[in-house]
Amino acid sequence: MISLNYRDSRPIYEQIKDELRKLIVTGAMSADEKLPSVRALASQLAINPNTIQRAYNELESEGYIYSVPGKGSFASADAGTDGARKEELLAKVQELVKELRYLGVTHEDLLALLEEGKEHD
Amino acid sequence: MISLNYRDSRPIYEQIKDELRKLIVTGAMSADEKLPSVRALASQLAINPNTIQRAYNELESEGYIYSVPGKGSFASADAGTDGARKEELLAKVQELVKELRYLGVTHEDLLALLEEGKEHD
DNA sequence: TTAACTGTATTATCCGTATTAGTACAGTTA
DNA sequence: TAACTGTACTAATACGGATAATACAGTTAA
Repeated sequence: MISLNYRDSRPIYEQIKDELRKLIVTGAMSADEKLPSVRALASQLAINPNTIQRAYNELESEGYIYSVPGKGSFASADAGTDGARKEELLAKVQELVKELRYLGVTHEDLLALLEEGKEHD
Repeated sequence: MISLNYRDSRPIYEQIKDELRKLIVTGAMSADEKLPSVRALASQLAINPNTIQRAYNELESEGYIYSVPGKGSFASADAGTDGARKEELLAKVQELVKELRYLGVTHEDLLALLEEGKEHD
């Protein structure tokens, strides 16, 4: 379900946050679905429970999951609703596109890239 | 010329690398143009020369600049030619676009984003 | 030739933070 | 009751970013 890359310079809890956020936001994990317990995920990944707890804590304060003491942690129904992350991602895309253009990537190349992953809408 | 953001969690030498790479790749700095000396830039930014040296070292091994002992460091003529960075950036864009779609950003929104920064080609 | 510049290299140290470790407490559930 | 859940806290460790202080060799201009 989750995999870690120890060559990645980013902290483990950041990697976990990103992977879980992706699962939730993409619908791979449905609303109110139970996440692995802090201890279970920690033992599965062979890392310390505190590291998982930190990831869960931050995901909760960002609105992606909610935790119920004694019960577990669950995917939020309204995950990523506030639009803050959307703005963040859009800004990143603009930065990247800007540099790509200077690197010689044409407008058509970029359009093709978009069409590639279209599928529905 | 270069500015630092100490609130940014990324290391200073990474920020410097990014800014310089952008200047070179965008043509804001022309081929074989001399970069500030290690010591000059360090004193301008009020940081340690070793930090600048690290940024320069890595930029050189990535092909964006070349250094001549005793003379200085200069922008490479064929900066970013190998395409490795291009691939890296394209992959990032795809990742971001994928998540943006799940967040409800429409295909049209993304197209608009591209048109926005078009200008030439 | 001298003085001031350049890049490069080396070593030691400080400090923040990611991570681990260990423990404890309270609510939930079978 | 026993085994699970999230949560909280403190302490210790480890690693990497950044600084500090030098030193050396090549370049350049006075």
